[in-house]
Amino acid sequence: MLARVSSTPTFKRLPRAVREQQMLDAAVKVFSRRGFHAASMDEIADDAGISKPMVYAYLGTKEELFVACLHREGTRMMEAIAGAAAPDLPADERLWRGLRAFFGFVGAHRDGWAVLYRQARGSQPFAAELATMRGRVVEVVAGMLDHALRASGREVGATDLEVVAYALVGASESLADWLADHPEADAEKTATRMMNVAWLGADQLLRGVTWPPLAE
Amino acid sequence: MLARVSSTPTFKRLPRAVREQQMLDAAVKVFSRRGFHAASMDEIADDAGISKPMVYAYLGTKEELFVACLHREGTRMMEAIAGAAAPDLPADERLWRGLRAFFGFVGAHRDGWAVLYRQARGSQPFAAELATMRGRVVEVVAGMLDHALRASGREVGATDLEVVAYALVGASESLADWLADHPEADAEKTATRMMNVAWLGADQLLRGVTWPPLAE
DNA sequence: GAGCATACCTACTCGTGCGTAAGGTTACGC
DNA sequence: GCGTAACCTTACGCACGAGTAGGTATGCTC
Repeated sequence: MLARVSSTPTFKRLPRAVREQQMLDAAVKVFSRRGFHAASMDEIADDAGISKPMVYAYLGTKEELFVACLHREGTRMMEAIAGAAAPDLPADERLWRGLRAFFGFVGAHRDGWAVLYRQARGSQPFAAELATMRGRVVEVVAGMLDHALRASGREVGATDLEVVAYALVGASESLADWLADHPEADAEKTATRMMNVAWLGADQLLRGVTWPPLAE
Repeated sequence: MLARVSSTPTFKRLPRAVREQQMLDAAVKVFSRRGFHAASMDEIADDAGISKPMVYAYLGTKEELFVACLHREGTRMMEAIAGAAAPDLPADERLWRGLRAFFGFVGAHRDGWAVLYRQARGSQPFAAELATMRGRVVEVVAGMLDHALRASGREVGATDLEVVAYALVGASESLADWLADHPEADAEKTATRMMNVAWLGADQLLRGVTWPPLAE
């Protein structure tokens, strides 16, 4: 105990805000590797270079800690996307910039994405938080489609729009996942591929073209 | 103890195969509701109308049990899809039938889908098993696209094909998820919507049309 | 350089839930 | 009608990990 103190070159004493970020960094890392339940508070504390009671003192229980991670990563992502897609651009340009920002973010924050997408999905308490975020994205995409539709004088039911938007968001998430698993892959290129699938398909739909059976 | 035996109208003694299915049914149900870790073996045993040691005797540890669930549900799903999409039909017809079968399956087995898709994704040990299944689907879809491409005299890199296939599969999964959360939604209609997005987009790509920047 | 707040630690308690040991009961062949 | 094997039970051991109690060092203010 005394030995420990003397052998260590005096511990850094850091202000709360800094330590909180370190803890969150560690938490995101561990949660993404192990998953929510398999991750232990001990490992997180250890990884942050701090002891467990500090984590409890600053960030609260394990669930609260996870929500804090979710929140930080989610906010970062949404900001990255929102900052890129200015609302007064043409629809395809907005979509393109949004996708670029999105894949760029995932490529740069693979751990954060893993927490957001893979972990939060399963467990009830967090699914809600995540669903809200995703809902906002879907809404934006649906709004974009609707805008483009009206501009070309056509109209479609709200549910249809939502479902198409959902499909596009889902495809993007899936590719993001693919990107996270392929370190050699390029975010920009992935975004281009997604853009091709999304926009060309959406564009056809916007023109009123549908696939033969059950035009609906 | 004796009271218990006499008060119960003699327990049904069932053959192993039957009990195993009951256990798997219960396990899928509980896993889907609670998630892998939150689910307890006690609850599963209880729900199956059997005691815990029986579960261990027949299906092994919790992980093994989960894998068994994954395997059964996965196999059922793959069979449903494979049975619907005969390989000698035109590409769009195959895609359409595959999608119908897929969404039909999800609509009818929401619990199974929840286990497959939401739970297995997060935790390392199962992700591999799941990735294999998904990989097979992606391969089939990519094969379909490739076939259609060659038929129209064009050619595309293998990675590009895979990525597009991945996006389509991801979009379908996402819509399946949406379907699972909206009990009032119709599987057939959802399949049609997906078909529209997928096929029209894919069709454009197959024709060599690409979105302006970075035609690549 | 005393006092106080804040950062930080070691070392516990205690619930929860996996997996098992040891024994009871029913069917079925001979 | 009796053994034996498969079915099924209650009741426990034990590890692991969330969360806490209580104490120590450090810097800041006056």
